[in-house]
Amino acid sequence: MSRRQQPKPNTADHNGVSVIQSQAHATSSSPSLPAAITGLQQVPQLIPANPSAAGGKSIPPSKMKKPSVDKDSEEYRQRRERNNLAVKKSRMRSKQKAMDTQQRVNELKEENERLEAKIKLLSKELSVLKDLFLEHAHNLADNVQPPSGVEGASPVSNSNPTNGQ
Amino acid sequence: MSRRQQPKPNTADHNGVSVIQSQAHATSSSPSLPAAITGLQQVPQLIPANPSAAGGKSIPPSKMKKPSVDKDSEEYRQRRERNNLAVKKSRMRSKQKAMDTQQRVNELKEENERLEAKIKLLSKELSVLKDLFLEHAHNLADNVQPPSGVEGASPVSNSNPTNGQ
DNA sequence: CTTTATTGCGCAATGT
DNA sequence: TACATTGCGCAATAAA
Repeated sequence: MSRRQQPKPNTADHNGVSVIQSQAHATSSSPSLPAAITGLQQVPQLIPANPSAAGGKSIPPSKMKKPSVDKDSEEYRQRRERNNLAVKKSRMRSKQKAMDTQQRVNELKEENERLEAKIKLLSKELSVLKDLFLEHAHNLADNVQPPSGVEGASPVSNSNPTNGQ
Repeated sequence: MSRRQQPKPNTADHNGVSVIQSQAHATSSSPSLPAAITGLQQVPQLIPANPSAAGGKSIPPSKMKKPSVDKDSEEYRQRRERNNLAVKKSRMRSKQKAMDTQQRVNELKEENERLEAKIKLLSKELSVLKDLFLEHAHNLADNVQPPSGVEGASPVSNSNPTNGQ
């Protein structure tokens, strides 16, 4: 059933073995290396749990499900390295995607502004034309037939910016 | 007698000490736990580097800046835990932000479509009105005052049939 | 100087 | 089986 747990903020690992971090880059891709990435080598050897040190009951010495992972294995290291590579790649893509999305937002925002400006312009034109129409209609109504006297009938005299949408 | 170290792509670590992974969540925040996150405990003990074995030049035995990090230290664990928490938080935010950005893209796209539709509508209205104008102008020209002969006077001065951005 | 936030990295489980 | 993703912890460093 359950595994054993820690009486206190213990440090348990995935399976049952402490994982030892290590490093070694095949492809160095660190834009901002810390300061001294030195290639120390230490090797990760599993450290058998020490049941008599941590504060609590550690696991029974006889119950390690998968000691089968040989960290020493040639193949293991190879797989790890490949995976590390894949991980880097994946993360790079992820970041790139995020940036692209942000970029897209900016582009769309810009386009939106352009469209809004265009709408504003069209609206204005439309309102002007409509006014002209109204004006003309009034002229027709008022003096259907301009008496042969004054011919200075100016059809254009806007004065009513009735704007609507 | 040598414990660690492989002849090949070695796994060096940050400073000079192998880091032992461990785990233990104070705040359980795993939406999708693997399958059996068990809390085993192994205590990470530093594995002193072995300067006389690696297939290269390890660091001079007398130049270890900070071997002083006691993984056993209570304070150490505390700091680690806090940092782990901070990391989770930070990553969560990051993801959230990414999702928000994506959402923003969708919204902007939608709005863009709306705006384009509106532009299309306005353009159509405008063109209709202009046509009416032209027609009326023709009527005037045909019936109103035929001075003497045919005149191709066009009272309508278009302002913007073609649009540009 | 101390604490938190970010970031790059490796490991392992899991997904495809 | 290989590669891709994802959650996680560690450590270096940036930012408070």
